[in-house]
Amino acid sequence: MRASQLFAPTLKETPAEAEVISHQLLLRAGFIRKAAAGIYTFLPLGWRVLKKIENIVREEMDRAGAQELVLPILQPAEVWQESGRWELYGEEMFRLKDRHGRSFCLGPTHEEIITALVRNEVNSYKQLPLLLYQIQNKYRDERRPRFGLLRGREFIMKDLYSFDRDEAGLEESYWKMYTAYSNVFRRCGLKFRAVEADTGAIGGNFSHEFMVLADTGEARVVFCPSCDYAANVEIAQSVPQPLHTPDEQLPLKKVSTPGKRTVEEVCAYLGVVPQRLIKTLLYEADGQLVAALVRGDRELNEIKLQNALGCQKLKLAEPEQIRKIFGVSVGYVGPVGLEGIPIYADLEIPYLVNAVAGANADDYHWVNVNPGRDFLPANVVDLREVRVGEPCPRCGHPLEGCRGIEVGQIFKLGTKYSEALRATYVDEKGKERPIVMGCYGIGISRTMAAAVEQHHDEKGIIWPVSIAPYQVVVIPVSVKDPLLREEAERLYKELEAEGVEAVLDDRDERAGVKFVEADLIGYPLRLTLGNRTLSQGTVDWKWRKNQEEEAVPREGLGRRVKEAIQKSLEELNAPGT
RNA sequence: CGGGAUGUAGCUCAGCUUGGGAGAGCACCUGCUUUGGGAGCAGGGGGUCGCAGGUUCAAAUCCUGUCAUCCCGACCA
Repeated sequence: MRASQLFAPTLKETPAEAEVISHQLLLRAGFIRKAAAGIYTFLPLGWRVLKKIENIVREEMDRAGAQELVLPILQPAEVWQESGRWELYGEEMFRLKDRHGRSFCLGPTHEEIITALVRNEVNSYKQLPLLLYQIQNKYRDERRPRFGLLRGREFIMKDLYSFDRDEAGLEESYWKMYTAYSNVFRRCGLKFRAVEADTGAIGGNFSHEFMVLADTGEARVVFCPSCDYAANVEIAQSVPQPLHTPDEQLPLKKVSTPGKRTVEEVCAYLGVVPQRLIKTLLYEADGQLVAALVRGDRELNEIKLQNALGCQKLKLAEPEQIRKIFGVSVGYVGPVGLEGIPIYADLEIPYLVNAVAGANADDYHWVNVNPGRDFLPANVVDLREVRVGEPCPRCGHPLEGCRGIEVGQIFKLGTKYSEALRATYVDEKGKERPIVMGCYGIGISRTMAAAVEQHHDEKGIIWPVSIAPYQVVVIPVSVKDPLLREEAERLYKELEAEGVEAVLDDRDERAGVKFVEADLIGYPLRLTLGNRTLSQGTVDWKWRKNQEEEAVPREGLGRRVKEAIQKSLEELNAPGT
């Protein structure tokens, strides 16, 4: 490609609307343009990157035995009504009607439509297992699209669905995908980590997320440097840490704590450490009130609570509501004598001796509260948010933390959708069984943005060679000089003949402009031809990711570049790097 | 959906407080010079000031409404 022909409009200044670095750089370097909030046009450079990522994904899915197909974006309401998600999905689904008034949606995901397909076409155990996938647009009417490509309303996704005879088959498909996903992100040149994850609204009971590690990531992850434990903090666990308080149980006593509502205020007033407090939070779970207890120095993890309750909607109860029902302000609620609602206590609560808790009366707390004696926590479950430094639940080594961008997630679905949509097969014994399913997604456009978040510097993008829009840029410092121009032209043709993806910057621009744009766009390798080097029979060779530039012989350069690109691609291809 | 902010040329923004000429830099076009890190000089084109009402002799500027965009939160495979 000649830079003079390339449609890659660059911007000198950062558009005001872009906050995150990937958004800024992709706009500035001419990879994308915004059409509406969360909706983007992919310009030629951006589209080339997407296709590179797609092809890596495609190769790895095919290698895992999957088959590519294309499902409709425009989907009839019926299948969604069958699964019950027409109602559940809510506002996030783009809905529309045809001229006859029939309801449709733009597919936010494709479990329904593919399950409906498979139930008609798969009848026998002989047809299983089956792995089917597609790469296409998804539509979700996000309440707040943001961060450029990282959270759009229209985005490109690879979604794969596995269909197995039984749990054992699903297990095999799941780990096949785990391996395939690891291969994909490694080959894309990304530092990533697979972490245990919440299954959320999609259902199912087992899941991993693939996180591209970046400080700007929204997701927080904890991992163990000693064993292989790694999890999203949404579900991460650690060993409960009992207090070393071998005190004898003292008699329960009500004390006045006027105006002291928060943990800090109560601790300061009573002269106790926050670890000795029982924090009581009242939640409304699908309309029903529940109490959740964690230690005063801990944070409650709402996802854990929601999973423990098995509810759809969970929110903190309103202070007015609490006052109406219990006649007490939020700061003075406590588990002792709290009648009529279920109590969920964190694993650390039963270890407490002579704790402090709200007395369910304004301006009073109980001291010497002893779980088991003074109240019965009916449900003791893991509720607290894990913190870095706590012991790994597997091996006890202190956990470390990092941030990540979720680029993929794999789920064991089980029979949730096959039962709802009656997708069954007949086994060897002639018995009808529900197909056991899994689903597996990769955000293709998000991966592109995540790559930029992870690989950039103050000058611009630094594409990993495997997903760069072009591998090499050839820069003649002046095209007015016929010798330079011809030599650059020759080198460009040589590279093309070797199958190297090259851009020749044949524009009549100053060298500085070409360098700055090359750095911004992020070509992995830059070859510069100037008068100095020309007379010496060399070319200046510089990797985008390195600082140093070196003069290399012009002779045989095409082949040398080919080999160097090949070598870096192979390094990414090799497992275990 | 709650809170905050912003809409003026392709991009970044000034002008608005205190109403009267639509501006700057970059980008674009022409010419000359320049050519190893976003050049210089000269000339030129380009904007219903988001949109709709209102106040006024007069509105980018004041008022009301509305739409869009961004940020925080809530939400979120």
